[in-house]
Parts: sequence; structure tokens; C-alpha cells
Amino acid sequence: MAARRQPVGNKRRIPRQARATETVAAILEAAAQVLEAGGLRGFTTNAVAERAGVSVGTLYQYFGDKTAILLALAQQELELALSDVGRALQAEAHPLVEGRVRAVVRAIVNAFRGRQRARKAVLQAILAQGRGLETMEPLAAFIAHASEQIGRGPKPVLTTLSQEQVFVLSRSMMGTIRAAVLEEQPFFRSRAFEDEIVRLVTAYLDAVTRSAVGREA
Amino acid sequence: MAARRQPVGNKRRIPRQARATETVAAILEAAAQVLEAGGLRGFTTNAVAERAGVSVGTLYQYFGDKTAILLALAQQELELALSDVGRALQAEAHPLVEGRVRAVVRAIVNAFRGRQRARKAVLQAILAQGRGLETMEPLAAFIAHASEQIGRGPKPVLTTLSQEQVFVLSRSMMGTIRAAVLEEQPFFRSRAFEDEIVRLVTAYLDAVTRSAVGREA
DNA sequence: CAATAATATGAGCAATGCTCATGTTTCTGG
DNA sequence: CCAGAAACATGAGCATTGCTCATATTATTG
Repeated sequence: MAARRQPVGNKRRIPRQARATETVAAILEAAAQVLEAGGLRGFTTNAVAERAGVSVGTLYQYFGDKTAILLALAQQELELALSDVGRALQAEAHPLVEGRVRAVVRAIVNAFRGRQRARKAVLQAILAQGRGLETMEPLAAFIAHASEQIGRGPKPVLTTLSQEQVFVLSRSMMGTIRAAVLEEQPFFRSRAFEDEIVRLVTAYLDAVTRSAVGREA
Repeated sequence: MAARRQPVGNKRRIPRQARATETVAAILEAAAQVLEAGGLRGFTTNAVAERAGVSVGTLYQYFGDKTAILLALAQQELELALSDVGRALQAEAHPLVEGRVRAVVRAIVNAFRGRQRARKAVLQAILAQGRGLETMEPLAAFIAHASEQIGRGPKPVLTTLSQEQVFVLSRSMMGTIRAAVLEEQPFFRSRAFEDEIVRLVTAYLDAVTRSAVGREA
């Protein structure tokens, strides 16, 4: 977690001195501010550099291109969200599958509080870049693992999910939430919406389980 | 269908002569070709104009900005896909809900044949523009209507879906398919993948129905 | 066949992503 | 404490691209 890994293919400098670390942090913070203020439209490299109090050249020492900044922001956010979800899963040892699903859904939805414009812009950008894959992979892995956590309990449920099942599970859930954010749906934080997502995930897990059980015996 | 409606806020010219209509068609075709050849990276207004055999100025007489071209392509595609889905629903008077869901899913997946790069690019672009809403609205409306078609039959199922339910239904399904396209998942056209999407939708519809029935009586 | 409306042109402006030659700060070993 | 090296920072400016506008060409109308 503490290990600083650069995305593959990035030929840029890795900060080795404290000064550089601060610079990178300043750039990321500036990027978030610029996004929050003007969305993707106002997000120019010059604007970010100026706001961060560095020159464009410096910015390009640490980020290969404009998108790399967005990607870094996205990864930052994702790590935070995932740890939240992990905590929610451990804390809420809810006896019912539905309860644990709800804990996960709520944690994810909650991850979208504050700096909404910036978050929306980051979402747009990584989708546009077609880099959903890299950003999504940790989440999918997590869900694959979490589904076992979710599935075990008083009534043990799941064995292992196929890759297609993990994919459908993660993308349907995230796709729904993501669409709600991008479209700025008013019911995004409503209980009714949460209920429906929980229903979706729970019903799917149920169906998968029934099918798996039926295939044995 | 024949009625030519311009997106709101578009101050551009509407073709009135045959020549202009052909020009617009040529531009759209050129745009698709450019996208197919070089993806979003190669998609420059100058390139499109050149390929279409017109000048940039002409292009900008009919499209307010670069994105408008992508949006037009998207709407074109969507209309085609929706009519396919509609036909699939009418033709396949399958007795089981699952059968009708499968017909819809298959029609949508089939809509992604050919010109894959162009299609992917268009998806990326409209997502990046945050215009998913407008492009999605007809689909959501369609699904809201289709869900009644799907729900009726030997075992009548549904009454009416809430806005949250329509949203979850449409976005979870499209989100999953969209992710598979954008990430170029190898199992995109596999039977296993189709099965899982069908399972997802069917299970959700079932759960909604059970809940609605339980609330009466 | 004018007169008018519709359509087409493309040089070039403004904005933006990004580079590179140069200058400054920090570290390291003797 | 001090060179020499390595890391870090700078910003003018190049290349590209989205888009405009003054002008020219083609179609329609009465």
C-alpha cells in the first residue's frame, strides 16, 4: 500500500526527495480544485500547474500526460473507497446476506460525497480514456473476494464465482451507481435507490446460488 | 423517424436541399470511417472533413462542434438498436419471461457487431461528454415499456416500475454490456456472458414482482 | 433572368498539450 | 566543508487542433 508503483509505460520521474513528493501532492490537490471549479472543460495543464504553483515542465516530470493526472486521482479515490468498503464489511457482521450487501452499497455510495464535480469529471475522463479496466480491476478482485465474505454466514451461500459472474456483479453495480453520478440523478442518495441496488445484487447472488446448488445433488 | 430534429441549443443549419442532405450523410459516414481507422485519437475535424470531401467550414455548418458529430452517430446507432430490440420482442412471443429477456439482451449485444472501434469510440465520447443522459433516455423509456411486455404472458408478472427501478434495470444491463465493450472483454459474445446478464435481469424482475405481490393481499 | 436564399470554401486565429535547453536545489563522499 | 553529481524546477515556444468568417459558388423562385 505504501509502495509507490508507477503505471506501466510511464517514463516519468519518480519523486525521491521530500520536495518532489510535496510537489506531486500539490499538483494532485490543484487538479482536484481545478476540476471542482470548472469541470473537465477548465482542466488544462497550464491551469493545474499555475494553481499548484509550479511550472508546466515540472508537472510533466511526474505525469506523462494530462490523463495520467486524472488516473492518479482516480486511483487515490478508489483506494480510499475500497478501504471503506472493507471496513464496512468487517464491522457489519450482519447475519443476513442482504445486510452485508447493503453495507457494501452504502459504503460505495458514501464514497461519492464532497467535490462532486471533480469526482464526476474524473469518472468521465477515465471512461473516455477507455481505462476503465485498470481502474476497475482492483474493485472486481475485491468483489470476487467480498462475495465469499458476503456469501458465508448462518446460511452459507456461495462457492466461487465464474469470471463472467464476477464481471456482471461488479459492473452492473458500479455501472448503475456511476450512471446515477454522471446523470446527477436526484434520487442518488435516497433510500429507495439504495434498496433497488441491494435488491439487484441480492437477487442475482440468490439466483447464482440456486443454480449452483441445483447442479449438485 | 423521417422528421429531422436538431438537438436543443444547436444553432446550426438544417439541410433543406438534397445536396446538403448528402453532405451531412457523407460527413457522418466519414466520421465513422475515421473513428474505425484511428479511434478517438485520430478523430479530428479536419480529418473528417477531408475524408468526407468537404471543407471544415461546411462541416461546421451542420454540426455545432466536434462532439455533435459523435452524438449524431450515437443517436443513429441507438435508433437502429432500439428498433432491433422492438422487433425481437414482437417476433419472439416466448412464453417464459426469461425467453423474452434473452431476446432483448441478444438484440442489444448483436447491435455491437461491425465497426467495433468506431462504436467503442462513440461510447467513450458520449460518456466523456456527460451526455449519457440524453442518449440513454429513449432506452430507459423503452425498457420501462418493454418491462410490461416482458412481464405479461402466461404468468403475468409486473404492474408498473418505479423510476428507480427503471433506472436500475436499464443502467445495470447497459452498464454491464458497455463495460464489456469498452474493456474489450473476450467473453463479450459468449453464451456464458449472455446467460449471466439474463440471470441478472430475470432475477431482479422476479424480486421486484415478489415484493409487489407481497405488499398486496 | 435577375434576385434571393442556400450551400460550400479554406486561410488563419486562439487555445492547448507538451518539449527541451537551461538554471537551481539537494545529496553524497572525501 | 566542499566540489561534483544527481534530482528537481523553469517557461518560452513549437505543433496540433477546434473553430470562425469573409468570400465564392450553386440552387430556387417569381
